[in-house]
Amino acid sequence: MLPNNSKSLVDSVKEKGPNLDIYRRLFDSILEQRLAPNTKLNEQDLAQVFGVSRTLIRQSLQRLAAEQVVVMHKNRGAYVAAPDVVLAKQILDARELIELAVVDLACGALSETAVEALRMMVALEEQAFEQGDMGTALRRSGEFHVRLAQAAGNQPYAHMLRGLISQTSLIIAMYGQGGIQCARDEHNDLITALIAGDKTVCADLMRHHLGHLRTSCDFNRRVNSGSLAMVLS
Amino acid sequence: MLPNNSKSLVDSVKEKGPNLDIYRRLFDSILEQRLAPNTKLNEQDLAQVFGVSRTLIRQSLQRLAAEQVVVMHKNRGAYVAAPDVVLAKQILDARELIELAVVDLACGALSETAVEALRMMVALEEQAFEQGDMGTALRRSGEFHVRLAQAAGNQPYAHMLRGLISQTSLIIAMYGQGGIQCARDEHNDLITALIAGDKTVCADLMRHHLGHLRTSCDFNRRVNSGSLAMVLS
DNA sequence: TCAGATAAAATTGTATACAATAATGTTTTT
DNA sequence: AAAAACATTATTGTATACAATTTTATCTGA
Repeated sequence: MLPNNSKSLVDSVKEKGPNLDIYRRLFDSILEQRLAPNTKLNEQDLAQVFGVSRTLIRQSLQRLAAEQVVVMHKNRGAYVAAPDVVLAKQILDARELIELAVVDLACGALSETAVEALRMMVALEEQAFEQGDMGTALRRSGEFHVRLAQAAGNQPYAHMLRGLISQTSLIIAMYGQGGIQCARDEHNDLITALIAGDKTVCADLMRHHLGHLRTSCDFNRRVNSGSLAMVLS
Repeated sequence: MLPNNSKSLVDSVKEKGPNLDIYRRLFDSILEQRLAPNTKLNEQDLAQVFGVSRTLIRQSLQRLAAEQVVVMHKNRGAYVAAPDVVLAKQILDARELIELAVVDLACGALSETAVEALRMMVALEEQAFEQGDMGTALRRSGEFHVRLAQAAGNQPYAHMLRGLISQTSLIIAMYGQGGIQCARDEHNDLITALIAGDKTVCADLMRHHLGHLRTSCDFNRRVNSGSLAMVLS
């Protein structure tokens, strides 16, 4: 079964219905790396898997394309995006820019409930990790960052970061080599530092944290696609 | 007639066909403030205006919604977005963050052809202004910023900035009071400074430029919608 | 056997039809 | 006359049908 995330990070939280589910399940599947970069997303197959018509599938794919998680080629269909090396580095740069701005906002300014929620998020992430569910762990790691941006109180930051983090998952899928999770618990350290309120410390922590991402990537490697109905069954 | 922009700033330059036109014409109409915030975008009416079925209209509206230029309410249709005061300020903050990063990248690093293209863009902007076509002038002003980001060589920056600038148009439509264009030629000054290559000067210029935006807004005011077929005829 | 051409199948693109929901107008009731 | 209930209309949501394009398979000729 596909993940059914509680209160996901979709922007328009209030709207849409059965449609949103399809989008979210596809989105999560990509973030959990169960749909590898370059995987073709056949509309009819997906329609059958989800038990709806192509209409709704198409809507979801187009939305994913707008978020650059999927690429659509005219008359040739949709594929999971596969950022090249140049773009990958740009994405990581952009992510650092936003994340540092988020940290700057959040430093010494997190509410009690926000801290609570963030700690919970970290707990969920570690739980998935301990259960060996690396895909879910990775997705939740990303969710932590987005939730932090939301807690920082700037909606555009959160929105942009969400997109960048999605693409980071693709980057990890393409160029990563596993050594990422060794740096976990950095999230908890970051929360602690944010509460303490020293901006320099917070910024350094975040920079260091994102540094792990870069160093864990080998930008020569490359990976290809998997099946589809198998993954989504 | 609706604007038919040469080589517009749509992300996926290569793909799609007649469909993209509809999206772009709607997008430009909003950016040119011929479709005011909160204007309802009736699907059937638009289909008739553009001479296509609702299918294509819907695709465009959904894409615009993904870019937060339009808001869709379930079973109640699409409306031109109308950012509230809190969001407006967040958007301007985010825009400053990105634009300063862009300037930092572009400072002393613009190619000959890039400078050429930017100067051309400014010329087009002023031309529209002198012809009294404020809508087009405003849109091209935004295009200048996006093209600068593209020239700076970071695709995510350009992408994010494009979204923020779209929303800036909405902010101006809602809270602006005209005194913006007095600050034109700042674009040319900025290009000159970027060529000169002093980062501090460039950053100050950009901050000053964006400062005009804030000061030209009265965040108490508010505006409402207009018709539709009239605007698009 | 291989290259090219041609035909068949599969896939995407768009329009239309129908269902579900919301908005509007009319009637009824007090 | 005002408010509530109902019927009507309009609008959006989803599925289906058909057209256009691409991909794959088959056939042909050297």
